[in-house]
Order: sequence, then structure tokens, then C-alpha cells
Amino acid sequence: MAGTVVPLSASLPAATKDRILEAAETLFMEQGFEATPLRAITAAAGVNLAAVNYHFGSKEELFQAVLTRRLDPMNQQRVALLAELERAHAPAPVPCEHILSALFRPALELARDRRRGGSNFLRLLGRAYADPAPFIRQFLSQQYAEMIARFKAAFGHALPSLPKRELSWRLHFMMGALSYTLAGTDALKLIAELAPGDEPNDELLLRRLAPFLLAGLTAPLPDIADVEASTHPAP
Amino acid sequence: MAGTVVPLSASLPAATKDRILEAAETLFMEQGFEATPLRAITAAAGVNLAAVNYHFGSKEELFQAVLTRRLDPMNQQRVALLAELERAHAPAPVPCEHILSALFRPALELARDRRRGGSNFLRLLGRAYADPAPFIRQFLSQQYAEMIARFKAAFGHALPSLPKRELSWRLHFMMGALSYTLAGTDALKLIAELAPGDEPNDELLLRRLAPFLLAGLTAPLPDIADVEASTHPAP
DNA sequence: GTCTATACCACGATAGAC
DNA sequence: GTCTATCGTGGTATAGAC
Repeated sequence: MAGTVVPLSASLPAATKDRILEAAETLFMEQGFEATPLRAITAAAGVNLAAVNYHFGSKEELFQAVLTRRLDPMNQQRVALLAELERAHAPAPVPCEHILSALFRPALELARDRRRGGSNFLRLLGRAYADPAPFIRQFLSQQYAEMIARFKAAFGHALPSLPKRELSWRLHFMMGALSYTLAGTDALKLIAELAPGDEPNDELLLRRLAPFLLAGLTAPLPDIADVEASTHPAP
Repeated sequence: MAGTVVPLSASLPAATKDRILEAAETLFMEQGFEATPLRAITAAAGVNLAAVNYHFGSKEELFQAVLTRRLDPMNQQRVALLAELERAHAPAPVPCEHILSALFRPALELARDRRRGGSNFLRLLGRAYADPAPFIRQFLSQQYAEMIARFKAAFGHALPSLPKRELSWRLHFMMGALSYTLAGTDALKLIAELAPGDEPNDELLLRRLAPFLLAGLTAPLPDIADVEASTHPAP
């Protein structure tokens, strides 16, 4: 983690594999997964068609590799930020706003960084979420499981009076609003429309979204919240 | 709306077109758009492969036809419910909870109706949202534009102190949470996990989601909200 | 107007030579 | 590791039968 020392071999002429990865990310973001022929990727990367299958096994596995390359660091950054906050506040719980911030900023940073794909990457991700292929869904759940668990625990400490089950629901809603907003088709368009003059600024979006979600998170409990402890009555 | 009189010709042996539509919906929901070969659809419908191109033009247009068949009535139902509420409350504004209800119930009803595809249809829809093909996005925007406008106006009356631009953002967030929740890969799984014992009940989900969104909608304004009124007026 | 048979061309994948 | 050749399957276009 600490040392960012790169092996000497990294400067080699190189890495057919990396060239494929790079070209694939660009083209997948521009055109989507299914709409991008493998032949277009290999042409852009200047490699042979069969190289993809050799290095990645299949087009789907190439897709997963593209996603992991961005997602894994982002989620690690999230838990690192959260851990830092917990250290700073201990033994008191971290306030909700700060937890939210740890959850959002890495995603926003990714969305803003054009060299890492920008918001197009998040759109690609959002699409993968709804993919009917069990392969992809399982892959994503696994990618997120640990991070979600940590944030759920943090929110649990910050909101001790909120039942665990209710918290699970609301976390789900929150991730939904975030994913949809960042991945949605018209997120950029919306920013341009609703904040004209400014350069499309994700920071602005965060400042809008955070109060919205924070309020939802701390909303009064629904009527059915209390019946759960006992049994389940008919609706 | 009133007369549900069906033309006599509807009882013909027929309608290759309808058989295709029916088979396509089922298979698209089960396997997704790209994963479903046209040949599988025509086989299930018992028609010739070329019939699809003849009646719909292309696979993509067939997809749009499948979506429209469910979406159009749902959105009409939404505006009808809203209109009814406005009539009942006039000249006072309709309370937010009721507006929300008019927005959600038709979607939930669709999600629960297995004969209309159930929640699988909404997942299909959610996926289409993130589709990079401009064709599909434009189609969806158009499908929703009128309905969204009416609901935005209704919320505007109910929340006169909320700046229009802020309302636009929050409506966007709301639709995001709703879409994601209904369309998400694990919505059903989540219901099963978080409400064990019950049959997967969408009503329960609504009772959770509504307070969450309602709180977000009426949340305090973000810090940057006030600078907007002065400079650029809404388009 | 409807429907069918059939012929394209592009796709992802693989086997085998180098 | 890389390449060429080839296979099976996909969406689409068209000519012609009813």
C-alpha cells in the first residue's frame, strides 16, 4: 500500500494487455459493452483479435477487468477515508454528513477525472448494475460488499435509534439515488441546464444531493417499522 | 378511456404482430435485450424470422414497442391520478405525500402484475435508462417528459418556498431512488431479506421509500441555493 | 398487404502454425 | 505470445409466394 514503487519491467515497450485494457475502457464508455466489437478494440490497441481471448479469456472478462481497475481503488479510498474519520472522532460516532462525504467524494473524484474515464465510466457502471447476466451482478455485489458493510456500521453508530433493518433499506435508497444521479443518462445535461454559466461541476451536485439524502436518512420511521420485531401481520 | 370496445377484426386468428410483441417481452425480460436472439423470439411466437423486420423494422424498434406498450398506460395513469387529486383539493395544493403516491402506485402496480411483466419489466426499463444509444435515451425522455412536467408543477404548488431549480434537482434524485429501487438487480432479493416471511411485497417497499423521499424533498436548502435567484433566470 | 425462404455480412470464439 | 484461418451464430435485406 505505502510504497508506490513500480517494477522495472513496467517501462517495457509493452503490455499488449494494458493497451487492450485502455482501448476497451474508452470504447466501452463511448458505445457501451454490447455495441463495441472486439475487433474495434483490438484495432484501436494495435493488437491481434485473438490477443483478447488469450489475455482475458472472453469479452465479458475483459469488461470485468475494465471495471475492477477503477472500482477497486475507489472503494478502497472510501473505506480509507471512513477509517480516518473514525480515528479522528473516536470514541464518538462519525457524524452522518461526514460519512456521506467519505462515500461520495471518491465517486465524484472519479467522475471528474477525465483521465480515468470521467462520468462516462460511472454510466457504464450504472448500466452493469441492471444487467440480467448473473455473472456481472455477482461480480459487482462482491466488489461492493465489504465497503457497504463498513459504511452501514458507521451509519449504525451515528444513528443508534434507527433500526438496523430500516437502515439497510435507506442505505439502499441512498446508493440508488447516487448511482442514478451519477450514472443517469442526463446527469451532465441536467448539470448544464440547472447550473448554467458554471462549468459542469460535480461539487455542486454533491452539495445538492447530500442534504437530500441526509434528510431521508434521518426521516421519521414509517408506520410499519415497529411491527417487525414481533411477527408479520398481513398488509 | 371509457369505451373498451374492440374492433371486430381483433378476434381474427392472428396478429402476428401481437404474438411477436408478447414473446419479445417475455424473453427480453428473462434474458435482456442483447442476449435475446431474434430467432428465439420468432420461434417462441411461431412466426417467421423476417416477420419482425416487416412489422417493426428492426430489433431496436421492436424493443421500443415492447416498452411503450407498458410505459404509456402507466404514465397516463399517473397523470390521471394526479389530476384527480388536484380536483379533490382545489384550490389548495395537493399535499406532497399524495403527489408521491400518484407517482408511485402505478409503478408498483405494474411491478406487482405478473401478467404485465412484473418487476422484471422495470428492470428492463432501468437498464434502458443507462443505455448509451442516443436512440433509446431520446425515446425515454420523450415518454416521460409530459408526466414529469405535471408532477413538477404539482410539487411546486405544494412547496412554494422551494426554489424551482432546487425542485428540479430533487425530483431527479427522487426518480433516481425510485428507478434504482424498482429496477435494481437485487430489489427482490432485498425485499426477501429484509422482510422475511412476507411474500415479496412491493407495498412494503413503498411504505419505506415514501418517508425517505418525502424528507429529502422538504430538506433544508443547501448553502449555495440562494446565489441562483439573482443571476440566471430559469429557461 | 402478409408472410416465407434464403442469402448476406459482422460478430465472438477457438484451433493450430509460427 | 502472437498470428491466420475458420466455425457457429447473430441481425438484416430481399426476392418472391400466397
